[in-house]
Amino acid sequence: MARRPLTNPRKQASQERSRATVDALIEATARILVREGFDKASTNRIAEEAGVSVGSLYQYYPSKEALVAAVIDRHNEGALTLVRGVLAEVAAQPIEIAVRKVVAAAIDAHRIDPKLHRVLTEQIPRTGRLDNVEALNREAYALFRTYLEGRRDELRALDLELAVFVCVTSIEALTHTAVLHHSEGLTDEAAETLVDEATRLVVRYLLP
Amino acid sequence: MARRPLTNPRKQASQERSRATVDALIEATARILVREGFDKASTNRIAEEAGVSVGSLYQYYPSKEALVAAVIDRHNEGALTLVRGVLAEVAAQPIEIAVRKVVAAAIDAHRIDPKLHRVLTEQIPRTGRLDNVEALNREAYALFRTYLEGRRDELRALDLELAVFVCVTSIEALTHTAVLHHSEGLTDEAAETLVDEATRLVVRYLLP
DNA sequence: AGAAGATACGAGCTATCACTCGTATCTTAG
DNA sequence: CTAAGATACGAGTGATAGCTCGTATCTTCT
Repeated sequence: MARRPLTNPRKQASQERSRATVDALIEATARILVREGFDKASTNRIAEEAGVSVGSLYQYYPSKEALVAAVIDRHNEGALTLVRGVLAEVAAQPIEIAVRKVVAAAIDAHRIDPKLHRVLTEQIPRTGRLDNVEALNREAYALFRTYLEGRRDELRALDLELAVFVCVTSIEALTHTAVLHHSEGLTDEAAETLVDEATRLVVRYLLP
Repeated sequence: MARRPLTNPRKQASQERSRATVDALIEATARILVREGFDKASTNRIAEEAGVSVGSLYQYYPSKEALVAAVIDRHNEGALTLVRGVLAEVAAQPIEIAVRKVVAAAIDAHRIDPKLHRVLTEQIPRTGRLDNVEALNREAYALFRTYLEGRRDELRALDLELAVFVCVTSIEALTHTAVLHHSEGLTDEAAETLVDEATRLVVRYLLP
């Protein structure tokens, strides 16, 4: 049988202090990833930074990969919450306004912890473990798709699946690139301009 | 003084057989990256696969990173050539047609060696060494910008820099994602549909 | 209080990696 | 032909990584 790499936590922390240990580990990992990069994030180094022993680390995470996966999950959680919220809020609103808010939310999501996000996307070798990231993506697709379905009569004739792909991919790429690569600090003004542009791009694509 | 990691080849191969060695090394590296992934691509393993000794490897590349950089450069070369060609060909043509051809070229570029491209973008920790990738990006920007400048009177009033960013980022993201993540083998038919969609997206964004 | 389980510790094991260097073989110029 | 430079070799070195396990401390339950 295939020895798939273990990336799930080993066990649930049940007592108070162990929960603190787990938290310390995840936070230490994130901190080291940001400050020193993926290469320097050895299990020994992480344990040290967390003020915890390596032994304890392995009580909760079976591998370094699992620890990084935990950081990714926690980071994604925030973004997903944001996106879910906006798409709920926007459900009954007209396309132009909805898209605008979605784009703004995408920017906010990338602004949550840009440095960490950058390390996560650029430095972490994604071997096997893209499952969770893919799940996030799938949910984003589903949410946006549901919205478009509700407004189908306002759209030109199009393949919904395809349209969702085009919109989500474009919005993600634009906001991602703008936040992470354009001078590390996106002005609020620049962000607004970006919202205008991305909105125009997507809306004119969707409408007849 | 800062010890910047050496990623340049160590010396030029002057004799015939040494050029063969260098080629064998780069090809072996690419093969291992595709077949076994970045983790398994140790210098010993690469030398073995190339039918060459580790010693010889280090005659030409000062580090593993340098070797991977060489693979990236070689891979990018092909893509860039393609894009350059298309933008030259298209220089005097109307926007709709030009954009269509550019999108098609972007798809072709991603189809050159999709498996390698995927490993290169997903598994390789991009530490420091994005210089070359950035150079490629910058050239793509410059080329497209030049085209748009020549057609300025047909465009709506817009910030050229920004428009280039929006167009290039979207096209890259759409073609990249479509080729690499949608079932590994993009049908010619699906590719055509994608060209239609991406073209519509970009053209309607640019025109008044 | 005391026992049993949960949590924490960290020295140290094994494996592997990037890389060196002394030696051998091949190529070329004189 | 011969010598000097170019190329190739690969066992070996030092460093570091991930991870284990025997032991110690803390928490909870009776």
